[in-house]
Amino acid sequence: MKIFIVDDHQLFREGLKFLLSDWDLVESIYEAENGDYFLENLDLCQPDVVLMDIEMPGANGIETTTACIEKYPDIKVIALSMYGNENYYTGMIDAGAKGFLLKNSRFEDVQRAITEVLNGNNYFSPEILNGIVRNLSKKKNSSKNSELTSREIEVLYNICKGLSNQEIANNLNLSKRTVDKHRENILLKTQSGNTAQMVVYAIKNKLFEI
Amino acid sequence: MKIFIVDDHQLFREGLKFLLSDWDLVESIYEAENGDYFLENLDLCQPDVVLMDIEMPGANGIETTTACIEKYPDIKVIALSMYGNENYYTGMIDAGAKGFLLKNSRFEDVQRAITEVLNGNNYFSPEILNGIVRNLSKKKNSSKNSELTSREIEVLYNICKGLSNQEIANNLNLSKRTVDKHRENILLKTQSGNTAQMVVYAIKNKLFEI
DNA sequence: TTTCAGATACGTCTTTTAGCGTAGTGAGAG
DNA sequence: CTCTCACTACGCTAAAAGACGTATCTGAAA
Repeated sequence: MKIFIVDDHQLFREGLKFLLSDWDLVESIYEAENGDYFLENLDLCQPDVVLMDIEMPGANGIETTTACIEKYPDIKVIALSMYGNENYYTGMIDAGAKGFLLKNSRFEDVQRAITEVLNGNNYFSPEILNGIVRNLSKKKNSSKNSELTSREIEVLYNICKGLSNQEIANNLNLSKRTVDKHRENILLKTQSGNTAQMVVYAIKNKLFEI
Repeated sequence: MKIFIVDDHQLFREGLKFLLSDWDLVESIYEAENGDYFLENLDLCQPDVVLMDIEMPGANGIETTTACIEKYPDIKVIALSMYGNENYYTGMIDAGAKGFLLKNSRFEDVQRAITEVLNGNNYFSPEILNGIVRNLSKKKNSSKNSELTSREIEVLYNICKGLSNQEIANNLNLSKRTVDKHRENILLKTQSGNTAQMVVYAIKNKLFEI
């Protein structure tokens, strides 16, 4: 298996190279100190796995990964970063990275990450994974639509679709005045000051699917 | 460490119990064949980790986990399911589960999951993790906000917060008329007919976080 | 049976938004 | 040095929404 290390810290590259060279799975190791050098040598090296730093002078890890995956979708990119902030990991995942390791990981974790991505799986440091999961669950929390009547939910749904009160009235065979009243009650019950907040409420409470 | 197994398959419980009993980390093992029995015995047993099936007669795994975490937020619930569909894992994550194992996992993975959740981390079977990641990246794809200028994005964000044009003008030190114009341009560019559709657009394109 | 809540409907008034103009300024591109 | 584009700003008018009211009908609960 051919590995490419992209990182602007000479010492870090050397240490990692030493550790990897001792692993029998590894055939050859290439390195580059930034994304541009990496992309220049990509055609030549054809690596299986890339260990990619994110913060680098020149093309950063996210841009570099995007370019790499666009050309060779099968290359497994694993992000290697000092920090695990949300923008980093979502950026790298969107760019097509299959794993994300923090630099305080043990070498054992690096090996585990590499074997997982080679098997077509993903691997993330526990801290990153916790972040991803928090992100996933924080969206869905508050669901207490019990205060709205079914008619009001129906009206709210149509508001979210972008219909005017008149159109909703036509849809539901009501008079516009009635829809006005429903709308007013929805604003009251959802403690919204206007349409925008009402729509946000509806989406938050899963009364309208985006 | 005390473990509680909640699963409606007698044989599965027995096998798992046997494997766990051989692990020195485990002090005691409780079991229940559905969520209701589990919740009845929760106060008595005070488990550290719960291995929870999702499909069960009576209270299912998601409802049971919600009830459990509400009462004892520190209990680590690990979902154990035959299938890894999106509703299952998002449901369990929202309910407060810290891990998700497919039933074709090796016992080694169960041990790994238990040690991870006890350390405050999450653990997911590779298949689940891939699903979560796919989920994470698919949301961001529909993000072509390039058509909106940064000022317009700013205005849209404030609209979503429920501010009136006058309030936005005050916030951003603009005249109300200017905000009017921005709003009009946002409606045009996002092909929205009114505020509601504009807010939906903003949320869909991650210009506003719910 | 009475009571109550929800759905229905209407009136009036003010505020806000929408849609149509026009136009000056400053930064960056050609 | 122009040209373009984003941002700024203003006027006018119509439509929609918001905030008050009131009132009838129906079905479920007390």
